[in-house]
Amino acid sequence: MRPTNNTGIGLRKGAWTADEDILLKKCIEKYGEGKWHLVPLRTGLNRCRKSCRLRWLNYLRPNIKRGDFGEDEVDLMLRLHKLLGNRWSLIAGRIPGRTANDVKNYWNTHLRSNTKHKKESKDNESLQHTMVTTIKPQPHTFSKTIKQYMADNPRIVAHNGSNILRSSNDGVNNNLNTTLGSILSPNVLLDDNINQYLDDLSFNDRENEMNNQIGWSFGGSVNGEASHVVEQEDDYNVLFDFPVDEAMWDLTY
DNA sequence: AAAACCTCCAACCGCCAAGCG
DNA sequence: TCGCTTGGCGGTTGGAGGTTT
Repeated sequence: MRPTNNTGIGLRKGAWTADEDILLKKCIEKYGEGKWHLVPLRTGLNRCRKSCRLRWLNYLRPNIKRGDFGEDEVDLMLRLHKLLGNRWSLIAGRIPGRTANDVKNYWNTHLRSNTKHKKESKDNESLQHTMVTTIKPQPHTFSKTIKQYMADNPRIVAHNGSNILRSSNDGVNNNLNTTLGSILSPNVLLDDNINQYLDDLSFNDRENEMNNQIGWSFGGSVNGEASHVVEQEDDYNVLFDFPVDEAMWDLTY
């Protein structure tokens, strides 16, 4: 693990000791989660708030499942990843006992190369399968201008900018800026437009429909974030009502 | 036996959004 | 409105331990 050392500001880094774990655990049990900036003060730990929070969430929290992932967990992870992309916290939220870090690590060490190879091989085939594409739950970063543009030209925007539906991180916004650059001047790519566009869409019925199809619900929010997913079937997006001819993944694996 | 290489995963880093004064 | 603080996230790092040569 990382070397245990003191930084210039005197905060301890690196692997946690058993004593530190005990202090942190007692603190959380006494005061509850949250107020992470107070944890170092309450425990006397010479750790930053982030380090305390991460240690609790990834290791000390009750009901965390250790050890290898079961077949069912891997299966679920693969399906969720196809729907959500690298939204590890959302994926972990659907796999009881597993943390986002666990899921991310497992994916990076066990599954990423496999799926990459499969995707590459699939790319060489004529795909006839059900496809899926995802929307990252970050609609609130969209610009007003682009939102209006999409509202006025939903099919054009969606088709040409299909990458926006499966982007990662801040991807919706970033990919819009990238993929729509050829059809929109840069100065109109303001976040709030797409926001309003998405706000105007009715997700609920589509979500329920999809939830029924996959057997569990994406509805509402996870950690306060809206988590909208779009089912793609037969080259047609059932939510946005436009064809998506690329930027999709095979639902099977 | 030991050096080189590989894999795993805990922990750190940087960024972002929300909340607040 | 602005700047600061805090919580939270995904990407990346690098040490420990295992495996291969």
